[in-house]
Amino acid sequence: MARYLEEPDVADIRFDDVLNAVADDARMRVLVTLADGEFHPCGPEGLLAALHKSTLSHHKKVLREAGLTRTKLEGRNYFVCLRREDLDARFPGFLDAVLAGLAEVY
Amino acid sequence: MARYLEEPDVADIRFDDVLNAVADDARMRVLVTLADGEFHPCGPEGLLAALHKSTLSHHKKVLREAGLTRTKLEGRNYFVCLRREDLDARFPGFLDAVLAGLAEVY
DNA sequence: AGGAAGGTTTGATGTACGTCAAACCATAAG
DNA sequence: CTTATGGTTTGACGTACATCAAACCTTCCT
Repeated sequence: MARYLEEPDVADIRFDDVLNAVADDARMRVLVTLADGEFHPCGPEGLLAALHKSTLSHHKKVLREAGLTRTKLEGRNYFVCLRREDLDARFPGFLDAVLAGLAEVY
Repeated sequence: MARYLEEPDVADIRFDDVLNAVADDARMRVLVTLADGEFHPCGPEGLLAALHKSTLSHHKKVLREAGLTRTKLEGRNYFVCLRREDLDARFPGFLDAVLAGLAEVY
């Protein structure tokens, strides 16, 4: 029914990858949207707000491969969410601090 | 006696600038070195380990202008330290989480 | 005053990467 | 089966930036 795109195992998430993934304007905005922890659709009503669709696809890939997000595929619809628990387990306090900091900017 | 190079006021530190400053390999290594909170010399025995001197100078500037570090000038010797208290006040938990994450990588 | 030493600044170079467009793939709908 | 739709992939393009070299600026030392 629902497939999950490939993502790194919790233990394999590298902190420098995470930092590099977070340090981009467009991806910061995506993270702010995902802050509630829920799955979000990727269409024009979801994450695809001011981003070109292939650009968004690129950023989704970067975030997912860095271990920040999880992508679910239902039919031909994609949904993305934060890997909250995994990130908290691996880098305690980091995600909360980032989301709090980002909330102030965006 | 000792001058301090210009740095942003605490309230003016922007989170996106901080993230961008942190998201660089060389600067991550500098931060790890500064993790103890003390002032560190910039010479070949200090921060200038595997970096060209002008490259280090550039990174020091980026970190300082982002609000992450403070640079003290004594005579012709420069010393750099983390702005721990300022960062903790502005973005609670962020610095600790970053340093913890970096400690694992480097 | 005249070097020499510690760093900065400027400029040039290469490369990594964010963006867009077009082709492509899979699923859903008729 | 055919077509349309949601999103990915590939490729091209531009720009931002990390790096190095060389010139420069201060301060220290004699």
